[in-house]
Amino acid sequence: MGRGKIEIKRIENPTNRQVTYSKRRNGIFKKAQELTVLCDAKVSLIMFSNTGKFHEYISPTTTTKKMFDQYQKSLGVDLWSTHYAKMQESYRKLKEINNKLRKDIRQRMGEDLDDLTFEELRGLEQNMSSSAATVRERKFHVIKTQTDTYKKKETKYDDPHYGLVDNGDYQSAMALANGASNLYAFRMQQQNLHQGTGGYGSSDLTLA
Amino acid sequence: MGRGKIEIKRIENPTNRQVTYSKRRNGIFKKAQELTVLCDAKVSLIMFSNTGKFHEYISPTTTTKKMFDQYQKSLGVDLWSTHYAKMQESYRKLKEINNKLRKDIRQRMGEDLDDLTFEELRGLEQNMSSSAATVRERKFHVIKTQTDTYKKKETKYDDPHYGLVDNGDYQSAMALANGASNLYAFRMQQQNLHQGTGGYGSSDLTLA
DNA sequence: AACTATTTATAAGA
DNA sequence: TTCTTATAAATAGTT
Repeated sequence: MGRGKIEIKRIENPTNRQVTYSKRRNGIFKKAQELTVLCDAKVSLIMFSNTGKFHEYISPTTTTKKMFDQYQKSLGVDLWSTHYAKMQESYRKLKEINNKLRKDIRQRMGEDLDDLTFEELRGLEQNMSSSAATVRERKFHVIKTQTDTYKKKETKYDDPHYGLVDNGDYQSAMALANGASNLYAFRMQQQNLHQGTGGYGSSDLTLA
Repeated sequence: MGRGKIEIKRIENPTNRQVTYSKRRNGIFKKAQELTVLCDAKVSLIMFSNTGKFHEYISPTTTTKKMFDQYQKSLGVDLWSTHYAKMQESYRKLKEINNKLRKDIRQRMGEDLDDLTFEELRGLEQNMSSSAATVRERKFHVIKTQTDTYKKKETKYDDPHYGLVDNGDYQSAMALANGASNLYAFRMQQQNLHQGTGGYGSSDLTLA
């Protein structure tokens, strides 16, 4: 219906496409409005152009929300609450696992042991001891590697003081290796973890 | 556009109204489809006749739910999608914490230690050792309590065999206390944990 | 459901 | 964007 007949296929020229979109959008809105009045119907018309611009027509006798509610009723589906429920369930399960993980960690820190049977305690202790041995080995590996690097640098720069400042004191590092109380680094890690925890425990979602 | 011009007002004759509704409905659906193709747009068209009959057109490139989501986003209204997004974010954070907890446990089992500095390893080892001591103490406490109970029952029933069957063998229990390899109970716990893990890692929610 | 005279929408151009 | 206008498309009234 114009100067020439057109094929119904995507208009490649963006300007043309935009112009046509604008004209036909007005056309279809007018049709929707006429249908509403002539036939006493309810119409919801929502469109997004390919550039993401949004336009809508809604019959004056209703609202978009009502239309979608009615839409769902007609199809017998409840799109959103289904999604909601699924996500809720996943969230709940994830939290449950989370709690198990926390409990496991607490037990590995010597807390919350009252529920464990003798067998479980025995297994836990054994696992912790052998794991501690692994950590110890790794620790020695790391300090050895550090020392090697330090020695190399010391040789390279031929200035022990320079090396000391940059790489720390190997003697005192070795002294620390089996020393008393410097849990600082590790405790920081734990603390961060618990901060995260508090944040979640309290922001439990309620579903409208 | 017909044999005569009509006023845009409610058609009072129900038959006429129904016929016009049917004709114009086809017309507007065709327009919607053409707009979709020509302009690469997304269109949602939902209508209810005055008799409650439902019809819809939706662009093939989208879904009604997506359109409604986008609609709400465009208007910045909060019917439920904002809430949904919040939940999504909470879910994401919870998963993140979960991963941290897992890593912590892995490290407490002597795995995944490569990223740790010497200081962290030192702290971890120390924590694990002292925690292991706590577990060991608890273990001895439990076995002692068990033994006391056993002794009481033995006295009460005055029948050692009965007591043995019900409460286990104290001698062998004590033998096990520092014994070799019976991590069964603890490993079961870990296994369950990991099953849960797999279930969640793979069912990552994608929102349609 | 077809038909068709008319009205309406719109493609192309300005 | 908006207006113009030749032409295509939609449809009101009829059969």
